[in-house]
Amino acid sequence: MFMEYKKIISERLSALTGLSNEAIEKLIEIPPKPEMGDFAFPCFQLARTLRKAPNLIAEELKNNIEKSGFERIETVGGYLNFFVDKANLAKSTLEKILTEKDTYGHTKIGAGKTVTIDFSSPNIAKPFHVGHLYSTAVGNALYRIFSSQGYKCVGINHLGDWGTQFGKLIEAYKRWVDEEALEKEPIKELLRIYVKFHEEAEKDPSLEDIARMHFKNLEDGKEEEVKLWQKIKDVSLMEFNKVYDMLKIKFDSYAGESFYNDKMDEVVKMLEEKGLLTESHGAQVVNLDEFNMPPCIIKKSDGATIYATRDLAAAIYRKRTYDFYKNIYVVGLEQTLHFKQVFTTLKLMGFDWADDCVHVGFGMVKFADKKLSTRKGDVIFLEDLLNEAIQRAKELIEEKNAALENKEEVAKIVGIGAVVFTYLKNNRERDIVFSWNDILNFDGETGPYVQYSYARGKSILRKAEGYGTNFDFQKLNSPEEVELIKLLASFNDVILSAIDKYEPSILTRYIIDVAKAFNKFYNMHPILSIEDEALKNARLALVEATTIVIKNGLALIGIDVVERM
RNA sequence: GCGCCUUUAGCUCAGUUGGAUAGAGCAACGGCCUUCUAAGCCGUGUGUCGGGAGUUCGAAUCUCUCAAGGCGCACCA
Repeated sequence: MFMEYKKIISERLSALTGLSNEAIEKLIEIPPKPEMGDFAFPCFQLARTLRKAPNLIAEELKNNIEKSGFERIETVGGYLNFFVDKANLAKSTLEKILTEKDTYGHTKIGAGKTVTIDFSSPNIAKPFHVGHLYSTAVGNALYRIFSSQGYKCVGINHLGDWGTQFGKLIEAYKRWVDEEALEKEPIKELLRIYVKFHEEAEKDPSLEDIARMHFKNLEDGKEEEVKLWQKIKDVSLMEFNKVYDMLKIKFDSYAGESFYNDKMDEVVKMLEEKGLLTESHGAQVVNLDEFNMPPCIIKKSDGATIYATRDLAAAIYRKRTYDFYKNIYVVGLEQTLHFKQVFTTLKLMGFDWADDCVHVGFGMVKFADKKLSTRKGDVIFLEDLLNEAIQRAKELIEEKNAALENKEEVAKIVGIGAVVFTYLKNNRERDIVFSWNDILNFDGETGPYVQYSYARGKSILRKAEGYGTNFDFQKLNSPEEVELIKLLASFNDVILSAIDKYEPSILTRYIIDVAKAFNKFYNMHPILSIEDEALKNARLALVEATTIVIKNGLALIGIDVVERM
């Protein structure tokens, strides 16, 4: 909404300069400091074509431009600075927010379009560790962000539920499983027997052959293997769901690797028919030399398919089933080349929609002090991290607000919010250096900070017990109020920018900015105690609008708010 | 060896797509609770924007080059 001013300015300037709307819109910028104006147009580029000094051009434009909707227009050096009419902005922004409430920021620009989002995708029988939260949090945020603009989203959990390791697990299960332990801590027990299998296989290599046989039987659909595989999958999912429930994440599809087992023959056939398959070192591959990429392997030399084949089958299946507008893969950056190969192969197969496939990559979760390895079982389970954060939140509640009613519930929301917030705060392509200290610090630019700002706002509204409708928006003219209103007005612009870049952190940063601006306002301007009724009402409206934007914003990145904390 | 990514304050990171004096948080120090929640606010200090060259009115941002670190380069996903 705030950016609509940009359009107005460019239209008016276009009429005066003869430059196109788009050219001008690209030049318009937001000055580094609010006292310099709300928008600025640099005249340096015009200086060349008009053969006139920039400051003279700015002066001339200032004298001739239509000024309605703006408080004033000034020139500084070669800049033409625009000051929007603040009373107008306050009125239109706050009225819009208070009318639309929960749907403020939402639009329908994506109506009729489907977006498939492949995210989280853990491996069955393996721990769901702190690294998995990156894909999970980013994917879930994208799901919510796209949905808010009217896109129909399909969340796909592409489970790692197929492969030779299941042969090993099946044999290990038959020999050593402790059913009771499996009931209690499925993943830990599965991990234990999996490790045990490798130890025993060292002494008795014949175990490997038995495992291979089990997997062959599984592929052939033999009853015993399928049953055990299903059981292992079920107990794993139960454990994963504990975490998904904590994070309040739901998927529309759990079609994982096994789902595409019978859909790959067709892909191979299509590749053959198009003459794309060539033999290389005994394997069937698609040559990608002309794209400066290594070949995409379709069939291994032993005739078995591989993950690229599976991803091709999955993409084709998704296009047929959902007719997606965008097909998003939230997968680690280390797989960049793999997805390039897959997308290029799809293009070679004649699928133009290959251009709609997007790999949304993210960095790694690393450890500063010690090097952790999954092999040694030296991992941090996500569930443990979340519980640790909840515990920390609980301690803080006891310390700061022991009289709080629903402590457990609040601690859960704040603790989990803090963790998710940390994962979504920075550019997703950055690595996260995992540190207990940082992630359990609830001060500064954190989830709890934003939630706290919301709770403070709500507290004021509770104490006000409603407010009148005679507003004096004119008086919301302090720098703190104006700054806050401008931010609130640009909510939708920020969402669109996050969509454009598939980047939730843009939104997270924005929410921090709103909370910061609110706290500043809160500290400097009394609300409940002032005499002027019309100003009081306007400020209360501003407080309510702020709580709405924080709540809606956090909802888009998968974080809840609390009314008190 | 080749390709991709990263390098901004002591630490963790922003930087509106080439614009005005490069900004936040953490950590440190100082101030603000008989008034709307101090998980807050205010103040203090720090920069060869990895090095060098180029492009132009103007570069943290674009190009080239060098350096350091990370990831990836065919039968794992």
